[in-house]
Amino acid sequence: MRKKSKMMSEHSRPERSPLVLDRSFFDRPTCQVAEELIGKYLVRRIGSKNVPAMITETEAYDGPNDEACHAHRGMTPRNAPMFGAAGHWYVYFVYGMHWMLNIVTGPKQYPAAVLIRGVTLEDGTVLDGPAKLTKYLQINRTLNDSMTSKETGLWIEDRGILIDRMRIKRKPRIGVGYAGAWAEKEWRYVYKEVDN
DNA sequence: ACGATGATGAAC
DNA sequence: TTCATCATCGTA
Repeated sequence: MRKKSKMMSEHSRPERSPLVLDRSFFDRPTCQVAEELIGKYLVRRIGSKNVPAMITETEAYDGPNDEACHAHRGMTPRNAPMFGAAGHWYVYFVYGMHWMLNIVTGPKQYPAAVLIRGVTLEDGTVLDGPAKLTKYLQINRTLNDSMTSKETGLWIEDRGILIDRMRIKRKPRIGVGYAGAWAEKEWRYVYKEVDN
C-alpha cells in the first residue's frame, strides 16, 4: 500500500483508475467543491455510449443568506432539491429555453449547490456556457433531484487529472446583478488553459 | 444591444 | 389569475 502524499487532497487520487465521486465529495463547503470540480469529468450516458466532459468552469451558490442563491427566499417546489442530500442533481429551466445543471452540496437542510458552467469534450470541443453543455449532453428535468451515479446516467469522475491551482481563476458570478453585495463575491471558478 | 420563449413565484 | 423576472444564447 502506497503512502498518501502530504500534498494530496483526500479527494484526489491520481494514481488510480477513474473514481465515481460520491456524497462524501459533495458534502463539503460549496466553494471548496466548486473549485475542486475543475478538472473532474462529468460523464453522460447517451444511448450505449458514455460521453466524458472535463469540467472547466463552475459557480458556487451558498446557503440561505446568499442573495444570488435560489433558496435565499426559502424552499419552493423548484429549489427543493437544494435542501436535500449532497450529490443530487438540481436541474432547472430558465429564460424559457435553457436547462441549468447543478450539483447539491453540503449538509441536508442547508441549501447550496454548484452550477456547472463549462466543459471540454474529449475531442477538444469547448462548451462554454451552462446551457450549451446541457443541450449537448441532453440534460433536462428528468434528471432533477436524482443522485449522481452511473445508474442515473449522469455522474462525475475523478480521472486523476492534476490541475495547477494557479490556472484556476476566481471571478464574480454571472447573471446575478440583483444580488447586491453577494454579486461581487468571487465564487466563479474558471480554468485557464495554457495558451501557445 | 436585443429578442426568443415559457416556467416560476409572489402578489392580488 | 396576472405579471415581472429570469444562475442564457445567438444574431446583429
